[in-house]
Amino acid sequence: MARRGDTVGAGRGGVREARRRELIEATISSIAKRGLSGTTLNSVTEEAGLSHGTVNFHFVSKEALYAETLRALADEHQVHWQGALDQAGPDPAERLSAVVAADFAPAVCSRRKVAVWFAFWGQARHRPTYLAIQSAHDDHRRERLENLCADLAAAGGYDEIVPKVAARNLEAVIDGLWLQVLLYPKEMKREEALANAKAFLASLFPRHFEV
Amino acid sequence: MARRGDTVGAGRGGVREARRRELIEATISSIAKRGLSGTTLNSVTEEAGLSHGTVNFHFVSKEALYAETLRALADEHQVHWQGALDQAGPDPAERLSAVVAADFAPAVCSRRKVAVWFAFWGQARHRPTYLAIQSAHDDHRRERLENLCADLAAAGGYDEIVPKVAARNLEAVIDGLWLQVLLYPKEMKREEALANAKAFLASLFPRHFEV
DNA sequence: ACACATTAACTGACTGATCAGTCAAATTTT
DNA sequence: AAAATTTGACTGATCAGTCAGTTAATGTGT
Repeated sequence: MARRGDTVGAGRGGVREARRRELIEATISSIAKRGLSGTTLNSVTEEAGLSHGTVNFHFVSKEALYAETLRALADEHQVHWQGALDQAGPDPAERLSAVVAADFAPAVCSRRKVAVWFAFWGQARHRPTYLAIQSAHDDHRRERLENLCADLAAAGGYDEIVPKVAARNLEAVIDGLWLQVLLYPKEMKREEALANAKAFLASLFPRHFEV
Repeated sequence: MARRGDTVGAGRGGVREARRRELIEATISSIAKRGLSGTTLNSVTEEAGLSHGTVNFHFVSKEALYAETLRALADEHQVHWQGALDQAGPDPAERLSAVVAADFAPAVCSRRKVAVWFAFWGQARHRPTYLAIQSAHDDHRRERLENLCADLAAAGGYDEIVPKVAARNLEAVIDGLWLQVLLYPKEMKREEALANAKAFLASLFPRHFEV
């Protein structure tokens, strides 16, 4: 369990933001451990080593804390795959491969994180705030994936590929493999999930990915 | 809102079981409308047109009602795709196509039902009961899908196909497309999701499915 | 440097609301 | 009339949010 001083640092300016991060991390841990409906302000503050009242000092409400938690998760994910894309070369196949690999990296595809994604997906329909955050994240990503698929299809002469369909199926495979990692960690480990996703790319673009 | 008499029928023998079905259906409706954490015994009984106490007469607890709801959902799904498989011909490609089509049929792929699936997936990790029900359902299905993929790969001369990988990716694509149907019903309607899933089959087995 | 004032951050007991489960009584069915 | 089913008020527990009071950090005057 995290203790108070961990991220407080010199304690001058960034205390407020640091404490907010702590609470968000504690929220992720609590949701991962107990699920959304098992998470309470007490479970979060216990995880953070803080007192109940602190949450309402740093966040206007429990729902606001949850929304910011989802936003932090989405931002982290976005930075992660975007960074992988920036580091990849210009080759469309390499770039697609980099994005997929990023999605199954330990920092992103841990059961802890995936559990939180699914917790929010189970509620997104009923919380416009969650849906808005999720939409913004997905829209951007969908566009990039579609462009990557279009680039590779054009460069590789895959006339039969419809980029929009390919991109949505790629996203679907990734989300679906995340679910298998979450529910059946024994049968579907991260590395195997990545291999499965690569196999999907190979079936789409057989001349550019090993089977 | 459902009214009492709807499914009570002659009211002699099967009243008890009929009332249980009503409560399960009401639970599905409530979870679909309000999410798992927004669902209470009151929201369920209001949906069913019954009183609070009835739930604990027919089910030992709220959790038991939820577990039976998941079981009913899983059973219904299983009967549905198994039935489609039974009606399909002997051709492996046709059989695969039938299973996929069944997964995107209105009775199964409604937002109402999909919302409940995701609600339970978000909690499965923390409720051994949910996980056990889900596991039994998935194990059986996974085995059948794997056999179908193996049959088609052998019959169609797809040496590069690994049935286990193909089956898990197929399941992943289906679950992932369900998520898109749930979150973005405007952009991903049932029919389009089915077309996407068929496109996935076509990329796996290009000589047996139209692109 | 030092004492003191002002602000920021935090605490935890308290409140009203809501929840799941109970149960004696009412109602309906056999 | 006997049994099965349903009702809804009640209970104890738990929850999110509040707030008066405490502690720590910063600023200010001398």
